[in-house]
Amino acid sequence: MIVDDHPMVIEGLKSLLDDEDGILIKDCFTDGQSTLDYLDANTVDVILLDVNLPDINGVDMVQPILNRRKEVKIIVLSTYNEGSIVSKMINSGVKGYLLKNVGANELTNAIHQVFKGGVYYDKTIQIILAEAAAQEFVQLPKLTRREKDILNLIAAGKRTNDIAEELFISPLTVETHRRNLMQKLKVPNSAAMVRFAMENGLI
Amino acid sequence: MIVDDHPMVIEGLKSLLDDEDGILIKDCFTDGQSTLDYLDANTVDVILLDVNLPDINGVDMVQPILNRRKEVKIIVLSTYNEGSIVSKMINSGVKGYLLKNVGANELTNAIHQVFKGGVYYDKTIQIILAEAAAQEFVQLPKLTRREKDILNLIAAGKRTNDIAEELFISPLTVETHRRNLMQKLKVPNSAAMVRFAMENGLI
DNA sequence: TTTTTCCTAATGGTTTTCAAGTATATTTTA
DNA sequence: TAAAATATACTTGAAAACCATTAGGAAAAA
Repeated sequence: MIVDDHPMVIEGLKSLLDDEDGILIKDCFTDGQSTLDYLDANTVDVILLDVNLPDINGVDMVQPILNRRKEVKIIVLSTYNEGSIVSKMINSGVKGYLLKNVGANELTNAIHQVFKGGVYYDKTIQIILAEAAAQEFVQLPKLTRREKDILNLIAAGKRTNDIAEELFISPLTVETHRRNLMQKLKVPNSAAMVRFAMENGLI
Repeated sequence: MIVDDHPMVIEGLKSLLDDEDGILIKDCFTDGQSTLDYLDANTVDVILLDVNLPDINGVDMVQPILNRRKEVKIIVLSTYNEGSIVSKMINSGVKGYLLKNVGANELTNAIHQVFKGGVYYDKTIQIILAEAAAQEFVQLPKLTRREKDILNLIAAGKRTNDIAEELFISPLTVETHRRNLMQKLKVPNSAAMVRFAMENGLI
């Protein structure tokens, strides 16, 4: 089964796989819900699953699929720029991971290997996984609710007194939070903090 | 001609266009340079051009193509999430703009229309263009080289004295630049400036 | 229920930024 | 080459941010 919201990608996969012995394309879908509906009544051996579906996020597709048909092997198709979700995907139980610039050979290899019970990860994916493992060490300190509030207000350019007024607390308290924030994030001042926060998705 | 770094997309386009009267796929390429090399010696009527090529950015492909063969019509293929480049593309002289979730009908329509000398922009693209036009009013003030230097150092968390030392200028000068920056960007302090700069791609 | 974390607030400093105006050499550009 | 823009530097004050430390009560976790 092929699931991808781009008809042209589906066509491409079809023609890449058409002449291949042992591979038959049973059905294709362009969104998540109809895929799940189909799996309520039918099953397949292997699913080629795009991560960018219009309705349901790729990561959130894996469990629902496996809940319905735990025997199906999922091969994820994505592009380079989605490194952050790779490890989530792998952990959620997908058996293969390919980039969309894959050639016909690698594609059929992956399908056969996964069908036989193995796994297949693209070379690039393996590098991304290694990097993710390395980054895991440098995990972000977690901020409290109040700290996030204040971080946002600082990033909005508010001054301590403005923030205090807005939150109905003492300016001294705001200062305390600000100092704790800078300590936690290991930055020397607010400007650096805003940058760090934006780079790390805290804002 | 089709230019896309994903073989499966090329295959998909081929099979979508194969049976179409009046359309013949002369050649396909998966990177920018070989496309340009080909156009040195050959020409085509219409190019379907992906914006995500491994070597040359899609925007930077348009002019080199038109310099070689000013008669070719370029139809750009992209995904939703690349809105920022749409207006650049349109202005650079492409004749069509499609999203990759295009169906066979729209695709052939676009090709025929463009070949006849017209233009064809996806509905979604027209919305993006309208938004871009609205934003054009709020155009960024341009910063001088030195101001950019100092903006970067501020965003890195450096203090005025550090910056002065690093650039071998007086701290007073740095303060002047800082003041001009805040005035130009209409922000009340450094934290807001960093945020603004990051949101607007100045950093 | 005890322990820990979080939010709150204070004291008392020092340093840095922000504001507004002025001024001169040096590049750029028209 | 003349005019405009840019980079440089200074003065003077006020405002705000930053630093270190302590501490009580509330809320959440063990």
